[in-house]
Amino acid sequence: MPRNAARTSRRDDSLSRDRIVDVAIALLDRDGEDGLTFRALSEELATGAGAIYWHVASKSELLTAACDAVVARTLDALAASGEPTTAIRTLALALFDMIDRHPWIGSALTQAPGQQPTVRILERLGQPLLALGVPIKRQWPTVFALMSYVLGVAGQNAANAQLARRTQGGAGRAAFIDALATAWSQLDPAAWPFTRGIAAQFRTHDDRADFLAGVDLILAGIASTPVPARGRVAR
Amino acid sequence: MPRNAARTSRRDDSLSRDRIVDVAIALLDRDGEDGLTFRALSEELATGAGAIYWHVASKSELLTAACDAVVARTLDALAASGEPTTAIRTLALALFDMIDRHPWIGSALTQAPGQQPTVRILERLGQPLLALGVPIKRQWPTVFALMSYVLGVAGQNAANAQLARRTQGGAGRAAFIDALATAWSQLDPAAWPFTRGIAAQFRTHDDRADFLAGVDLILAGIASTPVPARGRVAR
DNA sequence: ACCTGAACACCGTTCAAGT
DNA sequence: ACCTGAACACCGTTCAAGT
Repeated sequence: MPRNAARTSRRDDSLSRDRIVDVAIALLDRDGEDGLTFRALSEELATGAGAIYWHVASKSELLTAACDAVVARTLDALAASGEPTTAIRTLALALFDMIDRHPWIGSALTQAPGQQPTVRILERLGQPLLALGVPIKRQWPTVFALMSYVLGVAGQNAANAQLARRTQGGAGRAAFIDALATAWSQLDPAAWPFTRGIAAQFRTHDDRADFLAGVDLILAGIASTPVPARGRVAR
Repeated sequence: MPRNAARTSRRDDSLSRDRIVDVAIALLDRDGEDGLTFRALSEELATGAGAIYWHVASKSELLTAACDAVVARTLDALAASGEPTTAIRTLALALFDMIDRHPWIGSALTQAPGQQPTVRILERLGQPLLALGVPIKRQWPTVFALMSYVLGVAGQNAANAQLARRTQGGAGRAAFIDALATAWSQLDPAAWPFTRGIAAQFRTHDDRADFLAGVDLILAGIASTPVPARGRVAR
């Protein structure tokens, strides 16, 4: 789906920033973060490295641009639902799934704080907070907590999946979780009471459900925080 | 403070895994993530790259070892405080400050999920949850949410600080925040109502305080969640 | 204005050869 | 058992030279 491409020229194979970004996304999706290389890019685009540098300032700029393109598409595809709490949950899940599908986005977002992609997410997470009546003084800390949690968990989840794919022969995530759970279940309960205790629960946990449970935890915290909120948090 | 060093040999300059890790930490602290190089390491240790590879399997293993050493020291230095909520807040702040002092730890932790350093943190965050009476079925999702938030925010904060240090001539974090706040304040309120609205608050925000506010949000959520909790989260 | 592709200054990792 | 250091297969980025 060439959304922005082919504006001035009809030919699809002319070199343009949009086309470079699209190919970059394809490479990142196929070969992971290490797959984005100016040499691979040159080959795929049938040109030299210098040609790419004419359209793009650096690799990190290209990575941010690729990230922003995917984030923008994901948010655009998301209908604005009515109830604020539902809107936040839906948005959180959409971001989780987006990062699960494009694992490189997790670290790309971390490397570009305050840039376009982050601001897009901030805005969409923030609007429902206005509807919830979060007072002005608490708006920034609240979105920040929410966004940090969402991007932190989703990024960690994606990193896990990638590591599982690399370390195991192909047994993948299930085997990775199982190996960890087994290791934890064999820890000394005197030294590691908590980790030893959750090993069994961990073995059968559901990433997406736990992610959403954390979102609900934060939403519950927002709901239980008194509106004036000048001093410490109550309860 | 050579804690583990000089066990078998009295000489401090003999090549050992511990000494390699210590020098790696020093390089990471001084020159950032890119500063850890087998060439820089060789020079500092007055040896060849091959010698280091005899003690250490790969760069990523070395990074994880360096990360674990700092995490272990930080947690060891932390007295176990009584009240569970206080313990979690104290621990969270200690981790925040640790990552602020060693910014490379943020991404190192992400790259080694389920490894030693992560388990150490899991255990210490989890023990107070037992004291709070969080039921077994909710223990994993709850620590996971807490840990993801803490490491996510702290890592993001460190990445911000590093980026501010790189992009600005030396004006640093304050100028970086100011530039962002100014950019946000000039956004179109029709398209970016939320981001536009928080620009002023953002300009004068306090990273550490906001971080702690998020921890309190999650703690409030834990406190307000009913103990049985079989279905959806109430409220 | 836009593209080419060789060249530069780096990387992590390996490995024959030493002691 | 442990160390040396050259060599290998890569990187991102630059830049004279082309069209």
